[in-house]
Amino acid sequence: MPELPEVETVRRTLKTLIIDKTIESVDVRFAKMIKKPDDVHAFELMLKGQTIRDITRRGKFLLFIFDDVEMVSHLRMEGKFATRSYSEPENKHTHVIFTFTDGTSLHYNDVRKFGTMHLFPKGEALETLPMKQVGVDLYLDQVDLDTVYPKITKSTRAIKNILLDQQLLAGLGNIYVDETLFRSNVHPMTKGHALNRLEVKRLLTEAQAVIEEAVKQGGTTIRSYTSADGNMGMFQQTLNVYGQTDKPCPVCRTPIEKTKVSGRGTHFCPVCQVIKQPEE
DNA sequence: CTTATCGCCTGAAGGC
DNA sequence: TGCCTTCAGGCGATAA
Repeated sequence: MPELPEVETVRRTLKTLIIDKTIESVDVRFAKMIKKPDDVHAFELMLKGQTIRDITRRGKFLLFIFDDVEMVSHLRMEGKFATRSYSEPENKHTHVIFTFTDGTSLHYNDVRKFGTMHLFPKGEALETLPMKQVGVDLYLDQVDLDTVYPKITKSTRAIKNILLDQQLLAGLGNIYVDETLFRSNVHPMTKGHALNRLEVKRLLTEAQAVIEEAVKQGGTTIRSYTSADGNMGMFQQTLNVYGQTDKPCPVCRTPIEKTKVSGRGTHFCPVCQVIKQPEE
């Protein structure tokens, strides 16, 4: 599941592969993934003749900047881009094909069909949904404790769910949120209003640290993720709790437990991460 | 306003 | 072998 570090790795790889290429044609095979414009044919026509000038990222969204338009892409669970010359040929999970004027092409593949694409006139993507509501980027932005702290401590939600809320902090998914909570010694079910300022500060610091380390390692490859050139990430070797059920905690050797929090698989150390009740 | 739940999707894995 | 169920999970839509 691509989270911030995986999306950033895809962005960097993709940029070196397709920058300055011009689109000859676009072929959408699975219309439902195109969320804007409403008409898929219009999506294809708007991109025709456009040259890719830059690829940026906010949270888990990729933003392709062309001469006159901007394309927003979210990979969700298993979306991946592959250039034709470097990766597998077209398959039954190829949903969009961008063919360039030099004869090469870019394929969007997605087994679960959860990924989305939006196309906007230039300059509108960041001002419009879905990117409009993306919160503070944990890799690019300065995180302001005075802004985040009250939002967390006014909430009755489990801290894991708060940290997964992309409108507050953008970039964490199920892997890195479990890792962040472990490094911060916070139990995933702890209520937001049970945390003090120091604990919130620690969570933000650890979230940024784990994201930065994972970007350096090229992301985490679990099951299917690879970068746009087919390379795997290396961060899975560094995971402390995610996918480590029944293995000893790296700190205290207690077996890592797995439970569910709001339907998501959740890994934690029952000794290092204890639920804290609200004080007073 | 907030928070919780559902549905979208397919393939792998496990039970019998 | 084969059928059925569960799980993986981000996030928009809908409900409470």
